[in-house]
Amino acid sequence: MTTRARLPRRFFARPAVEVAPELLGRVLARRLDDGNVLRGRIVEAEAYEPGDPASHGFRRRTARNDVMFGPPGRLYVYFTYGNHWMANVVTRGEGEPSAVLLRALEPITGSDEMRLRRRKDRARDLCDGPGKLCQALGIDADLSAEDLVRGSRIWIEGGIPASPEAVARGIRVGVSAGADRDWRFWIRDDPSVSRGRPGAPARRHPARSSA
DNA sequence: CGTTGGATTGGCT
DNA sequence: GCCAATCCAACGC
Repeated sequence: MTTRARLPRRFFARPAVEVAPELLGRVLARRLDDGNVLRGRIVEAEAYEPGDPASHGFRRRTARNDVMFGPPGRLYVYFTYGNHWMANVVTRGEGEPSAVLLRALEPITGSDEMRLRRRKDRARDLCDGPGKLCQALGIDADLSAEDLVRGSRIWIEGGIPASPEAVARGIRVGVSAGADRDWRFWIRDDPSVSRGRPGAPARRHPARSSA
């Protein structure tokens, strides 16, 4: 029995390392312009904190990273590698650049629409990566700074929080600076978790850090 | 102003 | 497993 009530502002107004694991099991919901609502269960997320050399907020505040410095509970979307959009949830408070990167979802509703956008058939191929989930849900710069608490185009529902025993953690994917921090969280053995990259823990048996 | 490399993906070996 | 694609932000000169 999942709850569709949205997560409140106070949920996001905390350190990203606290918010990230607690986002697992929650539901990212996206209402398209045609009214169709797409939903996915969050199964993987990474924290980026103030003073974190891997974070976009590590340097000065710029037009690109501005949303990270703003109030919590908003969506921060950026473009990278020439092709991909990344969706983040802003945490902490004003002037404290921090966010949680949404890395993978398990499609719940609207998977047919996701298949069209992704041009893939298998459910596990729709949202098993940060760029993929943005393509599947139609997330781009137009949604950056959108308020997840009050906005009508994208929000996060309570869902069913993952039990602490089901949560695994390890180093973040694709970062060089700050690679020592175990700030990537995912639901153990979930088939929708991204397969990671070279140098990152393998999907099924990551460095078994904690649980 | 030129260079470097990235919070990635998908296709090929 | 390896690597090209693709472009923009950051940084050096």
